[in-house]
Amino acid sequence: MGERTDLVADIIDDIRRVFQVVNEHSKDVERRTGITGPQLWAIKTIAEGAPIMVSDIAARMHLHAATVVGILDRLESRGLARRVRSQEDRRVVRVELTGQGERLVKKAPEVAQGLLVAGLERLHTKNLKSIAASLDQLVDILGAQGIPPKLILSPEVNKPVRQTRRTAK
Amino acid sequence: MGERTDLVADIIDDIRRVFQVVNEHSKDVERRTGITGPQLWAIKTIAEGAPIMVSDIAARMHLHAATVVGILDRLESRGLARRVRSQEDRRVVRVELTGQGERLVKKAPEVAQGLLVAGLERLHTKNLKSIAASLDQLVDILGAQGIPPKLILSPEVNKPVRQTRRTAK
DNA sequence: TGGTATTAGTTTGTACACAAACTATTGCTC
DNA sequence: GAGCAATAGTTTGTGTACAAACTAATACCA
Repeated sequence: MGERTDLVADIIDDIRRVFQVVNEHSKDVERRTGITGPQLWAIKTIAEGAPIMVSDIAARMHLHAATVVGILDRLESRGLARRVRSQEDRRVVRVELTGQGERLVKKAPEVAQGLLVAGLERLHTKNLKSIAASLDQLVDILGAQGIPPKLILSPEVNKPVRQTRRTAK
Repeated sequence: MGERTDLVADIIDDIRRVFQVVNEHSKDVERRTGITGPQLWAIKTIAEGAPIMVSDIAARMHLHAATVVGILDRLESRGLARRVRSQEDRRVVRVELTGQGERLVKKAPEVAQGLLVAGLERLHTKNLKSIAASLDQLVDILGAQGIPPKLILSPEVNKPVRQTRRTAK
């Protein structure tokens, strides 16, 4: 039972390391740009889809709308983004970047994923396949099939799919 | 550039899925036990080391002491844990579980990792080796060598190692 | 057309998570 | 043994993150 247990422990440790590096990188971004990781992510999301609805930002970032409202408040108070109430449908708010916001997004570093992408692209195709297969197995184990995929990397395919919330009351 | 790009995107997606499943599981724990994932994790950490110092809890959970203080406040107000000021060194606070806390820890589900561990242990050794190798590559890419590993799974080896903090002032 | 359901966004309340500042205590040094 | 450094824990302030309740506007439908 020794070798197998060690392997399992190694795998868990590796996963935790990946988590931590992504978090560390986020703090690094904050030191370099003055805004936080989520804020930068939001700015990049806005830049890609402007003018974009609040709920679309939430969907693309896989966040709750209430969370996005807070992030937008802070971006707006820093003069990086701007909310514009739609005239056709007055429930809708469209978000766009200010000139300052656009300048920042141009010279800002990559979001956490960029780090991974850059590193992976340097590997051989054979390696990539093996890594992809391994992660697929992890995902299978976790029964994560129903989880919404995608993110920034694939601009299409980005539905919410998260209505499966119920209360325990 | 097509196939490689797709592979990279798949890998990133898988990583995000693993993140999400761990988070979902944490919410599931909350629905079933009434306490949050971090609180349950803290309780298990206390159960393993009681009576245990606040700073030791922080080290084992890789959290900031200030964060642990908040979690302990909530555990204490729910009658699950108890703070005892040490008599030998009056700076020290030792934390232990109440009877209710001990009952809860006995019948509580596994922390997020448990889910992964259980699934991995069902795989063949060959598979485990391949997954471990793939994750090692990811960790290499991220340059995560210096990151402190470990967690609950290996009771030994659990030093803080996080003094590399500096301000960006 | 009047009423109900749905949708978009916001507000409120709770829980992390961390840095920095602060208090109390202990250790160390001259 | 007085004074300063180090240590343990807490407090304060900021920023996520989400559920639930709420407001305003639009859509649907009988």
